[in-house]
Amino acid sequence: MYAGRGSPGSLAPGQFERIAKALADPRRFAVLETISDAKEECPYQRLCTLFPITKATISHHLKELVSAGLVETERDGQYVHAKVIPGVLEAYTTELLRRAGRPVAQE
Amino acid sequence: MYAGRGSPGSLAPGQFERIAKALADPRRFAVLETISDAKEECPYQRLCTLFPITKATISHHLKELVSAGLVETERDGQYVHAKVIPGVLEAYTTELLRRAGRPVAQE
DNA sequence: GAATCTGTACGATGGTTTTCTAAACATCTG
DNA sequence: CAGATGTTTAGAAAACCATCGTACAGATTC
Repeated sequence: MYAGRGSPGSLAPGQFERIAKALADPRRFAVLETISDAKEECPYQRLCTLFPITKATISHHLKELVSAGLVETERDGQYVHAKVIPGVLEAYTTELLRRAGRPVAQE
Repeated sequence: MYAGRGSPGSLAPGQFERIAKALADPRRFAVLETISDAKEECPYQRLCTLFPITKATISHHLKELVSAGLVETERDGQYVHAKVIPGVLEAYTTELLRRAGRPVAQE
């Protein structure tokens, strides 16, 4: 499962596209939001109780988020926790504006 | 064709999701990039020559970008030009970080 | 070791989306 | 108006994706 962590503040090859896709599905984004809202780490089980989808689907979304390099999972015995990798989303928005942003026109 | 222009700097209801989807397809994003690179406006015809897809598909992608409120088209006689609506992408990234961003942890 | 709990991998399915071809629509020129 | 050029729409095919059920693997408990 290649997430592709480049140098801090930058994105690995292909990561930009993977992030864009990961953010595109509303449910998956809501999962990311939930993980992000958690103070430290977010238990997998909590995600399962919060969303009306099966654990298999949660696992699938989590995999996509990890593959995009946005989230990292950690195993604690039987349990799995997820947390947001800091700075990646910022790097994505920076790259997004760099590629498709225009200097704001003055009237 | 509802694009949903809210107050400046903010996004209309549903626009956040439409933008995320519009950005998710690599080809469509490349089209957006091309429009953004143009000094003032980008002719539809140029998009058709630059990408190895049919004009019908270009038209479709353009429609999605307009529907997301990222791009605006203007008819000049037979010709159509596209240009990026300034500030929308910035509003998107701001909202994105607000919803899923974490304050960068200090060591 | 067996039973149980937690999470993942696999295959199937229904819905969405990218893309095409062909036709329609629009605009200009003679 | 007729033809030529430029853009959009309609319909269909193919690829993609979210979701599910089930089966499996690892850890805990009895």
